[in-house]
Amino acid sequence: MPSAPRRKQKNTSNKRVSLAMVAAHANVSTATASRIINGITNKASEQTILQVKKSVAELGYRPASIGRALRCQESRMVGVLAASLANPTMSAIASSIEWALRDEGFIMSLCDTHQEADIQDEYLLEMRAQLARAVVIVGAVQSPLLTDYRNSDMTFVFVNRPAPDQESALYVGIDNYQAGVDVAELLLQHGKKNIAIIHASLDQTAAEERRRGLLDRLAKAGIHSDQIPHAHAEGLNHLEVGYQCMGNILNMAERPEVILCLSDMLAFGAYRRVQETELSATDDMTFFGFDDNPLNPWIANWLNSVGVPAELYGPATVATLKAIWNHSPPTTPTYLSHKFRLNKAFTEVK
Amino acid sequence: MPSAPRRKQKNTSNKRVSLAMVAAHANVSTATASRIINGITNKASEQTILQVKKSVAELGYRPASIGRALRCQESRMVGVLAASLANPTMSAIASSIEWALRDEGFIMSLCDTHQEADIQDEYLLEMRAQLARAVVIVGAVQSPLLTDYRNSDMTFVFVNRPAPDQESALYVGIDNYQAGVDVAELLLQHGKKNIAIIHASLDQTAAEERRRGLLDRLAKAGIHSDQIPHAHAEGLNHLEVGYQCMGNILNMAERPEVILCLSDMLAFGAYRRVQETELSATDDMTFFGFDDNPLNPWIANWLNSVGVPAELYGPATVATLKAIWNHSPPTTPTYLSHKFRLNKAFTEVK
DNA sequence: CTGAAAGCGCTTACAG
DNA sequence: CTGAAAGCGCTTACAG
Repeated sequence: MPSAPRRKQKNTSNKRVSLAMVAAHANVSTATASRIINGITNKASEQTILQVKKSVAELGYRPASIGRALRCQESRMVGVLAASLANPTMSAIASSIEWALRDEGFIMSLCDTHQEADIQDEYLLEMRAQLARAVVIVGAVQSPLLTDYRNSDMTFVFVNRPAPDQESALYVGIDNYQAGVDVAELLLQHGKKNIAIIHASLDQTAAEERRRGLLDRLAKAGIHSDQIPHAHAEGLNHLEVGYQCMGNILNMAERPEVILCLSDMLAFGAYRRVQETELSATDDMTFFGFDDNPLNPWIANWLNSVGVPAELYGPATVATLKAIWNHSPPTTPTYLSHKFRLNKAFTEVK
Repeated sequence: MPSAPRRKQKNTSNKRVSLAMVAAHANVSTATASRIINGITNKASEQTILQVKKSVAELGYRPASIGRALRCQESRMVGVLAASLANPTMSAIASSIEWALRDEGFIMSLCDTHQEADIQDEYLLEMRAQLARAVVIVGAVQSPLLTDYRNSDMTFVFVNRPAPDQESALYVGIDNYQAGVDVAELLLQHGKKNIAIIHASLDQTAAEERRRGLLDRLAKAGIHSDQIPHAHAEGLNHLEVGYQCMGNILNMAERPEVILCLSDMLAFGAYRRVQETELSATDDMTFFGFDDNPLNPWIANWLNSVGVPAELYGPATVATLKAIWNHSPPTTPTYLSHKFRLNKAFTEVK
């Protein structure tokens, strides 16, 4: 054996190494090999353990997760359905989740639902076919299967946008209502009362909550919702919706001081519109968004936003998953505490 | 049977439906059921086909991909390793690939290598353990396993950044050298000769190619590389590298007219630096980048860039994969033809 | 301490 | 036209 040592070639070759090969190489049964590889070492002799470990190393063996998954009826895969990977906030969240998942030995399968119910359902089916261990939905939309699966054995966690139809579903993200309140509070502190709101469709729970928070707080200060112009357009692409809405606002008789967008992407769209039609107007307006897009400090310094660093989502999401599997799911939503990112012009006013 | 029709409940219940159940329900063997479900209908009676299809519908059956994968030694999963999901260009490309893959019945497993060799290798191992059908690397870095797997049975496609160590590897993306040439050409046409280049580490093939193209073309016009100041910093985060580099440039005795960044992310970093230290300077400078970040037209209008719409990557990548599987791989790199996106200020000069 | 055997969900020669 | 059987890579009672 020690002769012609094939210089550490491991498994550069073509064929996959199976457990059976390792077992044969170590002169033990697959049962024994399996146990040792899985760390069940209390029922094996020192001797055998060494032999198996050596074989694993020499052959460059790595268990085919698929075999285990089939046998255990449970894969190490977690499906992550993101509403829109084109939104940097969401892709940053997805990346954070993947990171945290990987840490626990899971592998993420990421899909983009494009905010459409039937695509989301298609992926939900697929996740089931893949025996996904759990499904994390970053920005869920209402869909038939989402309702159907409510009571199935599938583990769900909703991130960044609460479940559209189910109060009790597990949620990880900011407290959208409170964030709305906080923004309103800040504006009031700064004496800004001339506010316009830009929003897309409100059937997404997050947006609606944000708006409720805003309006409730403003109402308490005597500013009622009919004094607050709303610009709204249909469409799934927030960039374009924001662009359209801003067109309407620029046409208004009295210009608002504050353009309050229910998402940063809406604000980006609005900003472009202003730049294209009336560059100077940018300076007279204060822009507010939600989500704190990670690119904001670099290229959208004009935007004030409220949100949470994307890196915090992954650990919180995985912690929630683990809690479920330990049968001690959180009883309340997991709120990540949001912070403001304010641009200089705005903070100076203070 | 027709009584108590359980109103279309399909598989809302807990248990997964297996092929065996469908077969039993249809009174046929699993072999027959399997054939019919897979569309091998030429060897089954009309009658049986109907029965099976009915059972499938009634039970809400969807094949567990894992069973098929194990049996066929090949899953429907394609691993996509992205260098940095925080970069909107890359996440948009990933999204496009996922879309195209899905169209062909594949499912994407997306990972973020954070540009690090050992993470990339970890994922490469994992993809093998998952029996991934292929691995698409969006922004590959040099790593030991990448070399090891070169001659294995694994299918590789390199997107957006050519394989670091292998000329002949399949590549889908822009022609980086030519893009460099084209940018230089454009600058010359506009009489801009006072240029500074910002770059991160050049061990990434794409950046180096871009730079070669630029310098070659400029040299032909009599501007030699020693007349072109280079700002460079180490680090994986292009935003921060760009920020640092711009600091150096702002300290230069003679200010360049054109800040030529080898990626848009670098340009974002540079822009922030200028904004922070000397706001007005932004107007005197022309910024150029590469990749055409999808957010540019919305919030980074000051940036000129060259690239390809992200949506084009997916179809091209999948076409390449299919060609490989048909044993007719493209013999040359698949170049997507890049276009300029120029801001108004720059085009007006023309 | 160790191994033979069953079985997870599927497909596919092979035999009838 | 259809089915019994083997087998993909693994794990896990069960028996020894």
